[in-house]
Amino acid sequence: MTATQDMFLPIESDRLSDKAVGQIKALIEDGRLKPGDKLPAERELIKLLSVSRASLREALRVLEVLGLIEVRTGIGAFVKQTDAGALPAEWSALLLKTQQEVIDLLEVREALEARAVELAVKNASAEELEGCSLTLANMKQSADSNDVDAAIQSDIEFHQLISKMSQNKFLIELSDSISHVLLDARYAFFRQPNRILVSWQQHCRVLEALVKRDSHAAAEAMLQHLQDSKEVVKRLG
Amino acid sequence: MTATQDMFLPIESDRLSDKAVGQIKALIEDGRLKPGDKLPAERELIKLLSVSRASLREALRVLEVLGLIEVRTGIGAFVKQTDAGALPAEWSALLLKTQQEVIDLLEVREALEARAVELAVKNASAEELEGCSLTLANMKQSADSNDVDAAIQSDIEFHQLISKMSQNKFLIELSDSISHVLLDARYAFFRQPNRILVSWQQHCRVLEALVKRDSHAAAEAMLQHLQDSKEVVKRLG
DNA sequence: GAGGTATACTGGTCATACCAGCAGATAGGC
DNA sequence: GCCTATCTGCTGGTATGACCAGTATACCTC
Repeated sequence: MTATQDMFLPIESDRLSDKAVGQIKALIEDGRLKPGDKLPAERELIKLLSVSRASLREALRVLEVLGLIEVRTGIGAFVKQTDAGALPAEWSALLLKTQQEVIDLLEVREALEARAVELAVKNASAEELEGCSLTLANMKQSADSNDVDAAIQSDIEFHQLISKMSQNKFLIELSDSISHVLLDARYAFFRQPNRILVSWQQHCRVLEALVKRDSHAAAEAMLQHLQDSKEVVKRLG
Repeated sequence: MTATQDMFLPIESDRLSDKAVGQIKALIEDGRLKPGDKLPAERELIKLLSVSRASLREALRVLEVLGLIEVRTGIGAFVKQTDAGALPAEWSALLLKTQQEVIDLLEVREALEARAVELAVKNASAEELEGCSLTLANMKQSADSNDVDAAIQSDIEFHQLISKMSQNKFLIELSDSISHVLLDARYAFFRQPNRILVSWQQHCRVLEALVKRDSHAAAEAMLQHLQDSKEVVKRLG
């Protein structure tokens, strides 16, 4: 079968810092180090692991990027609450070079946000819907004054509010990450004539369905909005 | 508005290694350092950036984890092809502690794989469908012999093949990552009586729709399969 | 020309020293 | 006695210089 995946194991780079990462990571995954726990001081850890401080510090940087620990200068290193925010930092390193990549990402967004809005129908509170309404009012203003920056701001906010209402933290984080990565693409997008207004209208339809608690209509409206946007991006490329 | 998001900027941790990361990252994003390019040697870089080798090396570890560079001992550091695989490493650090987290993740998977199978209908080649068929044959065997490990293997492989057929690299990577994170949950799942067989049947329905090139039916079958699985997990918790 | 070796690289590791920020203890003033 | 201010010992952050272990190349020998 797939030899490349089953036969070979990841090369163990004999780097000591990597081994240190492995040990500490294992402790956290085993639960022997719980969120909030303070790791031993660097000068302690180097004795426990028998590595130099340089190697240990490289390991700590890695663990930090992985979102497993948080290092506060002068205080110490702490195991992070992995409840949230393990991934966003990573995606920020993501670069969209080809148009196909943008399209691919937009397709992922379609799937995620259509699902998010379905869940939002179930969980949205009156206040949250009010917040959406407010954001849309702002976006309408941006449309009237053709203020692209403000429009982008409102657009991001609207989608963010929706994903938050889904109350699914992975959905929230992924949507936020994608939104962040797509930031640049939005400029060209909203500079298209009437785009702000059209997007605003589409947002309104989503909100209407949301208010009516019609999950099918909401998902449909969101999907149409995102697919329409995708078509615009395709034409731009 | 949302003060927490608009007013505050991320704290700039005055760490020199972070600044070094920023500079090198910027060079890569600007395209002044292209994939495959060799970075200056560490002893060169420390002069260019006016930092110590320790700080620089911490920066290199970070860039490595971010998937931006690859460091080969004795040779040098190279800018990575960011085409693929910037994220999976990150998700490996993700831990599922509460049942709600598992459910949330399963819901994300529903959205992604339903979408993936729709795209797969368009892009699947005859050989790929043949591969799916083979994997399902293996799974049937596992069901008959009640071999949980083999069943998990086939299950993962089937879902992987589908996401690959979508030819959307983000979909592929996200699905793989989620699949990896859910590995532990699968054991309890497939140990349920008849579970392997039921999952196999559901897989078969997906494949049937795929062969008929009926994207709606395929998505529906996949969704039912995943939702059914989710219900089982809920009962387990 | 083919082969082997010497050498000048590369990253990987270490020990030591010093700086800056934080926290708790301690000493001072009231 | 209580509050404040300083002092001291922690913490992480940085720099330096040395050495090891691979890699690649140039050179030298046969």
